[in-house]
Amino acid sequence: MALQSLATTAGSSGQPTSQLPSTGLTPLENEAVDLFVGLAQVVGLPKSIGQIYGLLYISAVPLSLDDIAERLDISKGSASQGLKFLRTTGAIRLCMTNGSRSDRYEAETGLRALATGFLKEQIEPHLESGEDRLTRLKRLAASVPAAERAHVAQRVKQLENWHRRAASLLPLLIRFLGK
Amino acid sequence: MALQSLATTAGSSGQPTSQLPSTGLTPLENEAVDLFVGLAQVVGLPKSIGQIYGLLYISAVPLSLDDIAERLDISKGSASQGLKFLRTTGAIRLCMTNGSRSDRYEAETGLRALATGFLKEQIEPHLESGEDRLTRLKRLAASVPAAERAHVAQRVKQLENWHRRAASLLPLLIRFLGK
DNA sequence: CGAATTGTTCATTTTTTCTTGAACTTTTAT
DNA sequence: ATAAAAGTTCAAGAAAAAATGAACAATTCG
Repeated sequence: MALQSLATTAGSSGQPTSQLPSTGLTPLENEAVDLFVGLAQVVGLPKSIGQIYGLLYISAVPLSLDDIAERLDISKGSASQGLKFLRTTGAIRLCMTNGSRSDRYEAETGLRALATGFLKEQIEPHLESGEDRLTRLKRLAASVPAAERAHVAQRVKQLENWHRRAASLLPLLIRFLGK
Repeated sequence: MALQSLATTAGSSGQPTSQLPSTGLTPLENEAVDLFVGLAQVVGLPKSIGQIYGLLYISAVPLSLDDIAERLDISKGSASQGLKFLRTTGAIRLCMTNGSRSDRYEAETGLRALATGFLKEQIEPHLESGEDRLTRLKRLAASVPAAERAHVAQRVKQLENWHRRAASLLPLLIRFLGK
């Protein structure tokens, strides 16, 4: 809440008042950040992205790039890239802010939005390229020695099966997470 | 070794005519291996594991550790570790083989078995540790300044929600893939 | 037994991925 | 306009992950 007014008066006395230590994290923030760092690792994203999202997730107020870099003690470069990723993925949103010079972000917390962004960005492309691969595989399978032909045909068919299922799973997943 | 005796007819003409070139991969095998390497990367497993599984998946006959290392041109160390992982994960099985001195493996191709092994080994542990993290977070949330209390409480509740859903998703997933 | 073959382990090296920081561009305030 | 602040980019460095290979252990055959 007490965010805007700070900017104009902050010039001289420089004491970080109570709730927003200008540097370092509170124990609660730390725990939240750790939790999301773990989650990031599970889904194969860099640590810094987990940190940033975790901090935004638990923060009661929107934070700027500089806030984030400073509190997490990461470089502006990392913060910028991380925020970009989270933005394009739909995991955070820029919030209109009145009176501040910097952009401020807040976490998007709808599980559906998060999952959709992630699946669309990280999984779907692979499913598509998988399709090409399957086509090529099928072509190669045609000219295989007779002894193996039946076996290979079976495997290729199975792969097509898997692919179909995976493709149909995506929307189901989103629906499940969406309710 | 077994492969060499098969190769007795292949000596003369320029091409490796036999179906099991003792080294290198056929185009089909190559394509299959690539496909699974891609898949491995999607789910965050090392390339070598994708290679090994891919080769076993497409192979009409069970292969030994040495076969695999040689044909994929990877070290025995990698092959051993990769096979171990695939074994404990249930993605391949050791097949009883009469007459050969070495262990031979074949791919487990039931999607359900594969997915179960993967989820149980790679996801479940994180869900469990997530539980601990949530507990700690809840504890810390209790002693937060009044101004933020409501917000933090909401977020923690939401996280519990997510966790519950993720946990209930696992069996559903397995069921979906199992049919 | 003991020689040969097969398989594992793990310290080291290689490869890949992430982060940094400084130069650069864009935006805002005066 | 121009100075300061905010944000981006990317080459280079740091860190993390994976592969190697050689020493070791286990098994099999004679």
